[in-house]
Amino acid sequence: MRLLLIEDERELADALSAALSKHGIVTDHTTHLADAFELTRQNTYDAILLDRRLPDGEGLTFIPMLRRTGTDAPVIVLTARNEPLERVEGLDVGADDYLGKPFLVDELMARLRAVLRRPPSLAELQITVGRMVIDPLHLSVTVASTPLDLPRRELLVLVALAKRKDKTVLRSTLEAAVYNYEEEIQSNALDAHISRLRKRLLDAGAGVAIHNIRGVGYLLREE
Amino acid sequence: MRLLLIEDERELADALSAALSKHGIVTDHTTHLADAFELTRQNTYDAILLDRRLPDGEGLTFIPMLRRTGTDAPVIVLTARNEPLERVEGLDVGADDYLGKPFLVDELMARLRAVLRRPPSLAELQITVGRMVIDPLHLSVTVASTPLDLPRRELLVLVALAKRKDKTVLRSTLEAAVYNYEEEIQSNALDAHISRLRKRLLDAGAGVAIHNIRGVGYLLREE
DNA sequence: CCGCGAAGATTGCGGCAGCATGACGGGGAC
DNA sequence: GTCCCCGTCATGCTGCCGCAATCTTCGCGG
Repeated sequence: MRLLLIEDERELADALSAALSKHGIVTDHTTHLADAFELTRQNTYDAILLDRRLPDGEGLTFIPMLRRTGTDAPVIVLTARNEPLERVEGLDVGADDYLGKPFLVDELMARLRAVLRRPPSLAELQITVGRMVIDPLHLSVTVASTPLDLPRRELLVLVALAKRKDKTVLRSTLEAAVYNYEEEIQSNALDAHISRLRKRLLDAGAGVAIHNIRGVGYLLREE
Repeated sequence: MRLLLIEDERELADALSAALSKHGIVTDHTTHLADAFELTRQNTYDAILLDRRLPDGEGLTFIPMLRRTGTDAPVIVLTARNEPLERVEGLDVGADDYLGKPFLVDELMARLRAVLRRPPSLAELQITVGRMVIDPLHLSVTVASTPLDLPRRELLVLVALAKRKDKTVLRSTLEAAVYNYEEEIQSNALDAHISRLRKRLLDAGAGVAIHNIRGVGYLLREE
C-alpha cells in the first residue's frame, strides 16, 4: 500500500512515515500542494493524507483539483482545525474522512482501513472480445476467466488490437505500440508476433480472430 | 433516501428523525438489534445509523451480521463511547464512520454524504489463495489457519500479488508497492524478495505458486 | 480464368535479455 | 553481542524475439 502524505510539519511527517512503515505502508511525503499535484500525476496512490494549513495554500482546495484530474484515491484530512463546522466543510469538498490533531496512529490506521474497504481504484477499463477479457491498464488477459500469459511483445500487439476491436489498426500503429524509437526493426518481426499470437490464441480457445487487411493493417474480432 | 436508525434513547431518536426529514431523508427507527436485523432483511437502506449500547446487546456485533447477510449499506456508529481505542474497535469490525455524541446534525449529514459518495464496500476483507488466507488491510497471512509471519518487504509483495490473484501484476506495480520514490533500487532486489518469498511459501505448504511472465511481471495462483 | 508480383504466414535458429538462486556483508532491532 | 532482514553481486539457465528463408494468399490486369 502506498500513501501520499502532504504535511509541512517535518517532525510530524517523519514520525508518521515511520509509524506507517511499521504497518507496511510505503509513504511519499511532500510539504507543498504543487509538488503533491505533480506526484499524483506520476504515481497512483491508495490514499492521500492531507494537512489543511500548508505553505502554498489551504489543503482543502487540493481535493477538487484531484477529482477533476480523475484521481479517485480516498483523502483523509489531518488537521488542527477541528471545529465541527470545519469538519463539515472538509467532508463536503470531497474528503473521505476528517481526523483532528492530535490523533492516535491506531485510529488513523483504522480510518484508513475503513476508507480502503472498497473496490480497487479507478474504473476497471476492461475489453471483452470473444471468450477473452483484456485489461489494458494492467496488461492482463484472461480466457474464460483463466489467466493467459503472453510474451511481452505479443501482449502489446494484442492490447493495441483490442483497444480498437472490430476496427483496423494500421501496421505503423502496431509497430509504434510495440517498439520505441531506438528499437529499429528491419524485418517482418511484427508479422512473426502476429503469427505466434494467433497460434497461442487458438490453443487457448479465445474465440477471436486476427484478420489482415492487406497493405493497411490488422483487425481483431470475435469469430 | 432511506435510513435505518438503531437507537434506544427515544428523545434523541425523535429529534434526529425530525432533523433528517428536513433534509428529505426517510428514517425507520428501532430500539433493538433483533428488530433491526428483521428490517434490513425486508428493506434496503441507503445507510444505517447505529448506537453501541442497546437494550439487547452491543451494537457493534450487528455489523458483521449485516455483512454476512450481504447488506453492504454503509454504517455510521453514533455513540457516547468515544475513546480513540473504541473508535478503532468500531471501524475495524466494519463500520464506515464513527461519530461521538454529542454531535452536530450538520456534521452527521456531512459524514453521511462522504460515506455515500464511496462506492459500495464490496472489497474483500480477506483473500483466499490455495491454503492461504491474506488480510490486506491488517497485513496478516495464515496458512491452514496458523499465522505465517513474513519479512516486511516479502509481505508487501505477497499482498500486492494477492490483491490481483490470477492476474498479472506489473513489475513496476510491485516496485511501487514496496519502495517509495526516495528508496531507489539498482539491482535485482525485487527478484531476490520473490525468490525468498517462494521458498518461504513452499516451506509453509501454502499451496500457491508465483509465476513469472517474462518481461511483464508476476502472477499469484493456486497450484 | 490465368499469371505474376507483392504482401503476408509460418517456422527454425541463434543471440542475449531477463529471471532464479545462492552467497556475502552491512546494518538495524532487540 | 546476536539474529536476520535485505541490498548487491555472480552465475547459470530459460525462452523471447529478431532475422531470414520458404511457402501461401491476395489483388490486379489482360
